[in-house]
Amino acid sequence: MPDARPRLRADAQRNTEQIRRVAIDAFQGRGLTVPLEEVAKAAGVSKATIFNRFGGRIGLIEAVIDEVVANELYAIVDRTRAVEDISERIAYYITAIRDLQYRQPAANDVMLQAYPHAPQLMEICRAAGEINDELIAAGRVSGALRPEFTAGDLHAYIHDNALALKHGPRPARDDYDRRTRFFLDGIRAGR
Amino acid sequence: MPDARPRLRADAQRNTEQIRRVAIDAFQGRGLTVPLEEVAKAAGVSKATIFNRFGGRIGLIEAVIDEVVANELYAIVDRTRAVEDISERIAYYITAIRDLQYRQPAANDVMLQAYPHAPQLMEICRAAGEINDELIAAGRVSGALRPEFTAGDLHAYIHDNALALKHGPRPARDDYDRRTRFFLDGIRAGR
DNA sequence: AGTAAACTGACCAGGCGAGTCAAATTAGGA
DNA sequence: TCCTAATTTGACTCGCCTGGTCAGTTTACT
Repeated sequence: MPDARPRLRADAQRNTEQIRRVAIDAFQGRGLTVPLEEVAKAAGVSKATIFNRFGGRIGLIEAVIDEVVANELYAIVDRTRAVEDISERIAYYITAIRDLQYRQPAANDVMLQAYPHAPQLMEICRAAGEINDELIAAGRVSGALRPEFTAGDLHAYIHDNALALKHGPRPARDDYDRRTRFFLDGIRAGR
Repeated sequence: MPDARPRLRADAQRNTEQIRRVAIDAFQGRGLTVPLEEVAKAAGVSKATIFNRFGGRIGLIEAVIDEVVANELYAIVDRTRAVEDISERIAYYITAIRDLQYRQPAANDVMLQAYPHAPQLMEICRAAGEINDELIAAGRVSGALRPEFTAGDLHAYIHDNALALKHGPRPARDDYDRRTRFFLDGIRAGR
């Protein structure tokens, strides 16, 4: 997509790119709710410049969300759909999503719809919700999942996890992974 | 325990009791973090009176925490210990704790140690942690639980649930109960 | 050199909740 | 009933945090 905006002055161009870069870093490390003052400081500009160049937090998020979260999430979705066996597909997806949630605080902000006025952020949520539904439907038809397990249950599980990671202490990685397995075992058909 | 404090004037006595009553109600409905301004208003007094009579939020919590949460939690612990079969004991406890968490926002604030400077609140946490350990130890010895399931896993589960209930939407009761069962099935030995 | 683009530091506003205190009110004892 | 200590209160401050603004200053381009 060609840049339809009027050409920026050199300093504006430079600042815009610096803010983008710093924001990606900050969002990936600490989530989408990191104070703009801190992003500005790290970029060596005034907070007002973020408002000037991006219109504020929503604009900034929209400018970087693909690189921060969306690309990775869509890759998970694609790879999930490529898994042949339904049972394994579900296990793959849930493991991969939980991994993303563990590593990317911004992913949790997306899943929690922290900024509902950000169109791209909401589109990512929609896409994630879609694959949830798809997986659960396939899992039930194939008999891989317990019949009483719903798409709402998966949604709640991911959402609860996002809340726990956002508001609580960060669990040790191996503990976290072990708990993924407990969950998967609890929803698998055959009990 | 006889009241060791000097006898209060009639209005002070009346206000103290009214604040206590209202606080129990407020904490049970909305958790321990309900604004003191609202407790005061509901009690028909000024917020400063809560500070005068109870020293502030911590004092107020300490004054009512038994009635708000502790009595019920200790009853769960007692009843849990009375269940003979280990597997059923664990299932009973987890179900009962989750029930308490669902019904009592204040229980979640306790489990999250929202006010670490409140001695009684912290004592309740300690007691809850103790039975967690006890149950998991017994469950592993008896073979009722998967050997890799730890007391830390149970603690995290309860803690995460508290965070989800505190910060997220309130799930429908039957959804919530179903998810309890998925969890129990996921940690049960035999897979 | 002129001037519009762009930046900025200081400030405002809003939300929320804890906490304070001089003035006002109440209650109890003489 | 009066006096006065006990008690309450309304108004205010403070702290935290973040979004957002704007007149004056600086920068870059022609």
